Amino acid sequence: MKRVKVSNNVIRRLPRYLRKLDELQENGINRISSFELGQQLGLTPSQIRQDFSCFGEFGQQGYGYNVAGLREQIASILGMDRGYKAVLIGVGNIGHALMDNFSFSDCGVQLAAAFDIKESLIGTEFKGVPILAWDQIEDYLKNNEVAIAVLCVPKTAAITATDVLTRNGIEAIWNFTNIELTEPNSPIIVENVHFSDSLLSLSYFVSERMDEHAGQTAKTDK
Amino acid sequence: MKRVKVSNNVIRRLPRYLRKLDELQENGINRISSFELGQQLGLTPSQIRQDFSCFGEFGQQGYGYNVAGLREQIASILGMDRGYKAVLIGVGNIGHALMDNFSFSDCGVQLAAAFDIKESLIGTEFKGVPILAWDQIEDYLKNNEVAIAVLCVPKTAAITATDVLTRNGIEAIWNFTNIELTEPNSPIIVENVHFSDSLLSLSYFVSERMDEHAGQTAKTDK
DNA sequence: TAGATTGTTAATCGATTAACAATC
DNA sequence: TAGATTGTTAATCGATTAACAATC
Repeated sequence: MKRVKVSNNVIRRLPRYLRKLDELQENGINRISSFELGQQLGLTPSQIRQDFSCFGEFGQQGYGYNVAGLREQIASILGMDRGYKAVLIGVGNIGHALMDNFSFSDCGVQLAAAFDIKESLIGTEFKGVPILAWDQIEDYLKNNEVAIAVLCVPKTAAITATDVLTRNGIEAIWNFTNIELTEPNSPIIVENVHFSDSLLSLSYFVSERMDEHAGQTAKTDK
Repeated sequence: MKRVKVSNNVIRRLPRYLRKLDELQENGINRISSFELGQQLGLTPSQIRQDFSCFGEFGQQGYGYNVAGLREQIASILGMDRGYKAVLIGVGNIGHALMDNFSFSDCGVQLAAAFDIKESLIGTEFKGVPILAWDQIEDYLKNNEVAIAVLCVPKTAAITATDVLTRNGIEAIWNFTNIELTEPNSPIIVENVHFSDSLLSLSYFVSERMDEHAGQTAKTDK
C-alpha cells in the first residue's frame, strides 16, 4: 500500500467514507461516482478523488467506484484487517458503557481483556471479556501482543496507568480521561475523546447562531 | 463581542486553550505569553495571537496575557456564561455514564432533565436530575427554554427522537448515536461524538507507525 | 462509438507562520 | 528607559477546487 504522508484532514474523513459506504451497501447500492458521494457527504467530487488518490487508484473511468471494493480498500487503509488487540483499563461507568454498547469488532479491533482494581469485578466476565486485576497488567502485556489501551480510569489514576502501559509496549492509548496525555517526548499515539471539548464547541455554535439572530432582529426593528 | 466569521479550526482550539488556562490557574500561574502558551500546547505564538485576535485584544504588550482574564474571555466566547439548559434523551448505558461522570456545569450547561421510556426509571432522580417520561418531552420543551438535547437513544430510535426535538425548538443536538443526523435542509446544530471514527483514526495511526517501522527494518536489513 | 467519470496537474483559496511597528 | 511582547500586516505554506487528458 502507498504510504505517503497523508494530512490529518484526509485521515479524519476516512471513517466517514467508510460509514457512508456501509450505508450504501446496506441499501443495495453497489456503484457510486465521486460526484454522488460528494453530494451525500457534503464534499466536492474533487476532494474525494484527491483523498483516495493518496492511497491508490480505486475507481474506474466512466464507471465510478465499486461500493464493496472501495469499502474494503478503506477498511484496509484504516488497519481494520490487522486484528489489533485492545485492553480496557477501568471498568467504571464509561468503561462499562463501552464494553456494553460499543462494537470494537466493527472497527476490526478485538477487546481481549479489561482491568480494574475493584475486587468484586476481578475474575468476572462481561460479554465474553474477562475482567482481570490491574496488578496483572504487566504480565498480561508481556504475554499478549496488545496494540491499544482504552483508558477509562478516573483522572487521578490516569498518569500512573499511562506510565505502566507505555513502559510495557502499548502502541496507542484511546483516552477517555479528561487529562491531556500527549507528552512531547513520548512516542505513544494518543487519541483523545474529550467530551467537554465537543460540548463547548457545540455551545459556541449555539451562541454564534443566537448572536446572529439577535443582530438580525435588532436590524429589523430599526 | 466581535462576531466575525471564525474558522472551524480556531473554534476547535478554543476548548484546548480553556483547559490549559484552567491548569495554569490551578498551578498558581497568573501570567503567560503567547510564546510560552505555544510551547505548552504545541502551537506557534503567531497562531495563538491570530486566534485570539478573532475575538478581541486580550493581551498587553510587553506583559503577555493575564491567565484568569483570558480564561474568562474564552469561556464567554464559548458561551459558557449563558446558562444553556440541556435535556438528556435515553438513560441507557452511555446516557447514564454521562449523568454520572460528566460535569455539564463545568461547561456552563445545566442538565435540567432526562427522558426515557423505561417505566422503572420514570419518576426517579439521578444526581438531582429528574428522569421523566419521553411522552412528556413536548410539554416539557414548551414550558422550558432548552437549547441542547443530548441524544443517547439506541440507533433505531434516533431519527424519530430527532424529529420530535427539532419540531419543538431544540437548537442543537449533542449526538452520541452512531447515526449521521446532519440533514442538508435542517437548521439544527449537530455535534457528533462518533466513537468509531475516533478509534478508526487511532487504528490508522498505529498502522502507519507499524508500516514505517517495517519499512525501516527492511531497509536496515539490506 | 459516445458519454461518463476517473486520476492528476494547475489554479485558487484559506490557514499558518513570519515580521515588525506599536506600546506597555 | 530598555526589554518584552502584543496585535496586525505581509509572506508562505498547504489544502481544496477546477480543469482536462486519459480511458473505461
